Amino acid sequence: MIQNQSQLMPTDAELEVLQLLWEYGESSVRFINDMLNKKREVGYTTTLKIMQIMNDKGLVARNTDQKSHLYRAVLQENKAKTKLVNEFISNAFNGSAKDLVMHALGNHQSTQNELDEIKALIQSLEKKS
Amino acid sequence: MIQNQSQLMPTDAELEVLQLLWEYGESSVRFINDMLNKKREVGYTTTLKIMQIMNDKGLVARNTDQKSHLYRAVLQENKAKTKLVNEFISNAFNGSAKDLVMHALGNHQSTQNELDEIKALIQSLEKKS
DNA sequence: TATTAAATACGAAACTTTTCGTACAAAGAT
DNA sequence: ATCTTTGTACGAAAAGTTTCGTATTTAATA
Repeated sequence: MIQNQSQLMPTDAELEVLQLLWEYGESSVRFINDMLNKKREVGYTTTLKIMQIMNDKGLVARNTDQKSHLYRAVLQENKAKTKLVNEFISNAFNGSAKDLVMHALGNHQSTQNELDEIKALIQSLEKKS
Repeated sequence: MIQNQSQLMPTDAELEVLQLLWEYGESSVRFINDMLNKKREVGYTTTLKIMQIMNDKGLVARNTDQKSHLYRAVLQENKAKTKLVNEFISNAFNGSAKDLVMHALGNHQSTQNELDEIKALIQSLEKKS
């Protein structure tokens, strides 16, 4: 039986690992731990355990052919982030994407290029309707 | 000494309470618990405890004049949500507000009115530069 | 091949968050 | 005035997350 993992939200530590896997692709625990340690001190077995748990949860898959296992994210970055955003919108903004966007744009420095991209997206959304 | 509470992020349960306090204003534990129970089952003392903890943390303040204490959110909705969004952007989107916005708009149904509001905000941001 | 280095497995401690039981106090009803 | 209802206080259990120590296995190297 294929388990439905769609409910499983990554924890904060798990999300840190996922971001690295998305950025660098299939990676060893050693590599991920080294990257994490550029930002904060984490023990190797801590990282290992997190990634093993992620494997149990189905957040990552791993190749165990070599001694050093290679892990990869199961969900694509886009899909995973969409889920995170949806969850966040529902938890903190009562389901209103607009409210989230207003907050996000109102309090961050966005370049003109970024604003242009957003405008283009809005235009394409408007064409659909 | 006035403590700096700016780092304290509300937990999920605390955020649920805050949303109700923002929506309905100063409220009793009984009221908040009744509202929470419209969505899911929560024991009264559970809600009480959460709100007492929030009081200890400084997330809410309370008026204890009456037998039934009245709680109110300390941070304004806007400021609190801005913090939450900033934290989220930094945790999940590497600091890029644009990426968050693209995900939020791309996967939610927004009405034309909402899109118009966002366009207006973008325009006002563009004028500033 | 024996020793060392590097990896995994796994249990459990440490922490955080959520939930609830119990004791007690205050107010209202009979 | 007593009884019942409704509230707060608080400790601790339950659940979830993060961290790490130790045992064991695998591979490299002397």
